[in-house]
Formats: sequence, C-alpha cells, structure tokens
Amino acid sequence: MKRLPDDDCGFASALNVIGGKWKTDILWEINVAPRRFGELRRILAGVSEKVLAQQLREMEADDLIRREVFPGKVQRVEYSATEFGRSLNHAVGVMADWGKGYEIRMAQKAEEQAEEQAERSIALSA
Amino acid sequence: MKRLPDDDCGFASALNVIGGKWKTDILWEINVAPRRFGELRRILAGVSEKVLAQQLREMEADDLIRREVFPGKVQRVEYSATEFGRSLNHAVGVMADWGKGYEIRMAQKAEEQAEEQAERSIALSA
DNA sequence: GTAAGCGGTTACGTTGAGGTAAGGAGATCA
DNA sequence: TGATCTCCTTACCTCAACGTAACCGCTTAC
Repeated sequence: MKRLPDDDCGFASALNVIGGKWKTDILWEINVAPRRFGELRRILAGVSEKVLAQQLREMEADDLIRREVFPGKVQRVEYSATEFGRSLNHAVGVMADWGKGYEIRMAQKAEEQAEEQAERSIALSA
Repeated sequence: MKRLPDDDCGFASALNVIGGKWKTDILWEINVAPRRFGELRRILAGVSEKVLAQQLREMEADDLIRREVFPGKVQRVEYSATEFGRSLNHAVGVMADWGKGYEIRMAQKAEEQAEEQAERSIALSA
C-alpha cells in the first residue's frame, strides 16, 4: 500500500495504517486471541515471513498491537491487540459490511447479465 | 491499488472498489454536487486526465457514480453519485473519523517524544 | 485558418508493495 | 555433533498502479 499524502479527510491516514495486504487479517486474528509469530504464519496461509514481520512492526509502531517477549526455554513472542487496535477493527468492520453488500449486488448483476445472455441466445437460434 | 483476492470478510472487496488513489476524493466531490470532467480535474489538483478517466470508468462499472452526456452545442458530461455510492461514502466516513483520531494521537506522541528529547539534551549539557 | 476548450485515449516510464529464497542467532533435542 | 525450532533479516525480483506527454475528434471564438 502506497503511503498517500495525508489529505484533509483522514481516510488516507486510515488506509496508510490498515492498507497493508495482510493487516486486516492480522488485526482480526490477534483480536480473537493473542497470537505468536509462527501461529500467524500458519493461520494466514500465503504470507511470507518477511512481510509478516514487517507489517507486525508497522502495526506495533502505530499502537494497533502489542509485542511481548516471554522469557522461557524457547523464544516466545506474543502479539495482542491494543484498545486502539480494537477501535480500528470496528471501523474496518463497517467497511467490510459494505463490501459484503457490494459482493451480493455484483453477484446479482452477474446473474441478470447471464439471463439476458441466455435470452439473446434463444432469440438468435429461433 | 492492487485488486486483492476476495477474502471472507468483505473488507478486501471494499478496498478494491474505493482503494484507488483518487476515488474517495472523487466520490466526495461528486457527492457534494454533480461534477463535470474538467471540473474534477481542476478540483482534484494533481490528478492526470488518464487516471481520472480510468477511475471514473471503474466507479461507474461499480455503480458508485452515474455518467450522463447532455446534448448541447458543446460536449457536456456530468458525473453524479448513485444511492449505492452515497452508502459507500458513509462507510468511508467512519474510517475517515478513525483516521482523524489516529492523526491526533500520533501528533501527541510526536510532541511527547520531542519533550523527552529536550529533557535529554538539558541533562546532557548540565 | 487557427487557436482554444471539452472529454477523452494511447504509449511509455517510474516506483514501491509484496513475493522468493537464503541466511542467521539463540535454544533444545537426539 | 548435527538437526530442528523459533523469530526474524537481507538481497533481489516482479508486477500493477500511477504519472507524463502526446495525440484525437468535435465545436465555438477570434
């Protein structure tokens, strides 16, 4: 996601924070429960270690998530959502609901076009 | 904005629709009042004709805006927001509000860090 | 006749987010 | 001693969004 120049409306800022390809998924997963690095790798199938580490660090810098290193026999790092992160998750939810509506609308549109296509084929063959 | 694969949550779909660099601005302007192509060019200082035309066409295909050609002596094309477009504008507004909060928070954080820096300088020079 | 405004389109170059693959430090296991 | 697990880092590459600049048909104004 390109870091847009901050415009007057705040939306660009929000996109700068959450626009990364995996960030909404990361935030969602961490919001469900604190997650470890390797756990996230497994859950978010397809993300590379490089990008995961990178986006986690950016989200930490933006106060969306908290990184905690637990002392123990093996290295253990846990990421959890901050209150601020949860507040963003809510705003993302509103957009996601709209996205759902869009998907349904576009599916209907595609269906209608398929029907029209079918009708044209019948008219043509008659 | 890269067209992301549609995930389960709908957010990616929403981003695919509104993620273009100028689309929120376009939607906002058109929501205020119907606008002509040249008008948008002037209002959105910095957008190129190519990208403006491209994003307008994508937004039209997504039913966010309506393109109307008015017959007359000079060519006249008007873009206006659809009801669906207005509904997206609302969801964008929620994200924008969050973005505003983020900006304020980060400004405060930067201020605090500047203060700490100043204190360190004083301690060092003493 | 030519300049200028409208609403574009086209070819080409740039840039940066994300992907790939490899390495690496510290600890445990066999 | 080497293999394996964890949590990363680094160098390099790819690809699509965006920018630049030129051109287009149409019309009116000078």
